[in-house]
Amino acid sequence: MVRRITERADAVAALAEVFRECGFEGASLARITAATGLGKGSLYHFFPGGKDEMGQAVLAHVDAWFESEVFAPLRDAADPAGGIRHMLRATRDYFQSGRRVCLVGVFALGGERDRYASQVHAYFHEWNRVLRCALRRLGHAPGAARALAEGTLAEIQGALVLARAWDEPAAFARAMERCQARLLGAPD
Amino acid sequence: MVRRITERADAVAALAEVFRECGFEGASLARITAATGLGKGSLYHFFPGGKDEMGQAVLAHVDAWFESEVFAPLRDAADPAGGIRHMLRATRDYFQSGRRVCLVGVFALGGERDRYASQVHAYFHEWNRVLRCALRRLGHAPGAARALAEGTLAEIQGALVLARAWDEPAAFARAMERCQARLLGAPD
DNA sequence: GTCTATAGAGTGATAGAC
DNA sequence: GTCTATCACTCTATAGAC
Repeated sequence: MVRRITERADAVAALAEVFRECGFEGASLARITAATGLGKGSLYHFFPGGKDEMGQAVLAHVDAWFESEVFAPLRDAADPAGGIRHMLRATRDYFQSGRRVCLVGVFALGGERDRYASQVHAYFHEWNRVLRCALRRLGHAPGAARALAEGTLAEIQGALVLARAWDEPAAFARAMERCQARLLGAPD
Repeated sequence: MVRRITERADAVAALAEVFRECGFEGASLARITAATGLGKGSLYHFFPGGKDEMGQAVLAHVDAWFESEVFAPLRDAADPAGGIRHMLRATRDYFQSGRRVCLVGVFALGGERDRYASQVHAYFHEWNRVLRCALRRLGHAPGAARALAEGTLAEIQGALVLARAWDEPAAFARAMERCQARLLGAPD
């Protein structure tokens, strides 16, 4: 018997792309079964809580990735500049240079916001916090570090909107370059 | 016969809030009838094309508002700084200081993007273009004007995501202050 | 009578839960 | 696969203005 997806973890990765593309309401079970190759039976075996639990799992999956690839390097007290460079590189790769959208951002804007309010809040809160602390360690004053961190998060999220609206991934790439220049000094 | 909503234009304003809050897929006819007070008969009388036409009308409504309140002032060749100040004020008011989300941004991120691709594209394109030209007139070099305009649009859209994610409208207000400082010179 | 505006029962299709 | 709820949408009936 050939099973395309044998583990819940494999299903989560496929689910994430569906939720990302369609949003929570747009991710119908028909689309989900098509994208995962899983029947409704398998789906409800892995996620007894239904779509709600699928959304939770997908958010947890995204959060875990950012925790290890973005937040943890930023917490490295010894090398704040290295952590920021790591963040910029990981973020650019994760969003595939603007071809991919932020699932947490989609959930934040959509009607599903209330359902996942605490996870959505925590994701952006932690990113903002660890980036701000890294900037403090780099020598920025508290107010400047706060403004830089928040502005960077906003520019990344907004650039994903623009890249999507224009169907122009390069708009995201340009935003990432602006962020790098602001955070680590412009090479201009 | 008492008519609560007598004009299509009145319906569009109410519709816009539903689409804004729920997205296109989440805006069910049940929610729409509840929010507008209109029966399906009236709705399909005003919008024979159904939800698709409702979405078109709502986008056109938003676009018309920005055209007259934001884009037109930015095109004023005589006073670019005044146009930018006007834009910042109108934008802050429109998004109710972060309590309201950008409908075009929601449509850009959602699965409904393809359906309204050209309107969504045109909205951000025109905003970017007129802001860039105003910055040129203010004396910025072409590359700087382009980066400033695009960065401002991204920060506004991203700040709306953050304000929503944190349920903290002040995050949007702070972003608007950062934009003002970058566009018109920091008062610090 | 015609025309516009309205309400809402009823349509088949499809949703998510199990 | 089977269930019921809900989806977008159609249609008939009816109201008043002309």
